[in-house]
Amino acid sequence: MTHPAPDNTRERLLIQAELLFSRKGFAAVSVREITSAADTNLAAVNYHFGNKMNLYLSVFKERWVPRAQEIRKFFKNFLSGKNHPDTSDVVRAIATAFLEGTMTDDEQRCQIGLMQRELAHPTEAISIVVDEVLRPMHHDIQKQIRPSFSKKADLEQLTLSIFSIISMILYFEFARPVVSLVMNQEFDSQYKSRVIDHIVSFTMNGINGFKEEKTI
Amino acid sequence: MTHPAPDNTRERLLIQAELLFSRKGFAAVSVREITSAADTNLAAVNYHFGNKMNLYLSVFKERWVPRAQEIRKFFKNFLSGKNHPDTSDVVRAIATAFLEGTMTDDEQRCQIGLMQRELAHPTEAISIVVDEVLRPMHHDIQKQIRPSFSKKADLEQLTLSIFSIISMILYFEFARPVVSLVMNQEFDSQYKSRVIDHIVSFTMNGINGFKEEKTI
DNA sequence: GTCTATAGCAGGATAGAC
DNA sequence: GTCTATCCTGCTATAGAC
Repeated sequence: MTHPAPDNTRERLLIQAELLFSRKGFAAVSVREITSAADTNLAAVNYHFGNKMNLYLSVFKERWVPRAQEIRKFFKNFLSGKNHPDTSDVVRAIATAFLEGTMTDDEQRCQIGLMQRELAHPTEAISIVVDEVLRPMHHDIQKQIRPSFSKKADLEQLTLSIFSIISMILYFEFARPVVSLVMNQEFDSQYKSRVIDHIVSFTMNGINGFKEEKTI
Repeated sequence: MTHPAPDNTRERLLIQAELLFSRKGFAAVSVREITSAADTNLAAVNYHFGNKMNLYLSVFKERWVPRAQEIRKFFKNFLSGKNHPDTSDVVRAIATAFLEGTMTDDEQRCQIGLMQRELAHPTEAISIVVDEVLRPMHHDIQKQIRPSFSKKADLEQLTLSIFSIISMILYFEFARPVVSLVMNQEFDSQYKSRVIDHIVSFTMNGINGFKEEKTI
């Protein structure tokens, strides 16, 4: 639609499919919708991808995973400046990489939306998501945080904590309209940085962190 | 299927519709699937509910909301024993009400699944969810926790913290298979109580809470 | 590689018998 | 209230012209 439409049909299909799948889910999007958004004909999906499900999987393989790698790279670069990053640096790096990385707002909503959908309703794509991105990222993060943790027995709790951070990132970005509804408050352009600050504070000190910090 | 099938067709439709919608989402479930699971005929949905979307909304009005009220009641009862519950009591009450309340495992997955789906892809039902449940619950929780918060300026952070707690509850229950995949570990029957403990600790002290508590 | 045309089927909804 | 039979739309997928 508002895209500068590359002349490659296959690429246009992937772009539009990603957008539509992330917004409505696999079942709610028709091939007709995709092909007409990509400004091509109905048969194009089957020619280039065989069938609808394979197009969906290709979206993950060819667009979602590469962008996730960018996020991972951003995360590493974000920390590379510091010699001995502490836990709060790492947490901020995660949240920032996801929410204020190299992506545009639309790309980011796409990325998080597809991930959230797969978590909520796994298809074959879930193994791609877990194997190529989630598990490696968990290892990256563990490596960075673990020095601050003494005992090996804490490993499970560290992992659960990483999941907690991810859950907040996914939730705040995706449930943004609902957060607005409940709080009776519009969220402006600074929403993301406020959310990042919240996630970092909450992760570092829990709900008690705010009282203390604010009264300093 | 495995249900003791009440003789009321309308009720059976609601039960099966809720199960299927929560598992696959609105678009992925067909009316035929619902009516055959409810062991009735294709026309029944249109006779009792007019159309498919209205059945979906009725699931929220007649099954989801009442159960959410039960959760709310459980939450209040859980706290009524204590005269001056502290924040950690309140957090445990929330997590326990959602994850170990009066519902069976299936009902609970249903409940959380439908909510997660609405958050991820709002339909008309989202206003029911927010107006009848989310916002009132937020007020309940705020009333309980706020005494520990001094300044009014902290109200927004308190609200965001409540959302953080909810995000973890939704995420850990719903993404359970993914958590297992990433951790390379099966989760037994104690999963829920471990998750509750994690959420309470994390909420109270953030990621740092574990180090301290464990070394005592 | 791109497109039109269409097969073949599953979907939601309805009419009307009982 | 319940059911069967059916309408018709929209779907995925394919065949075959260009």
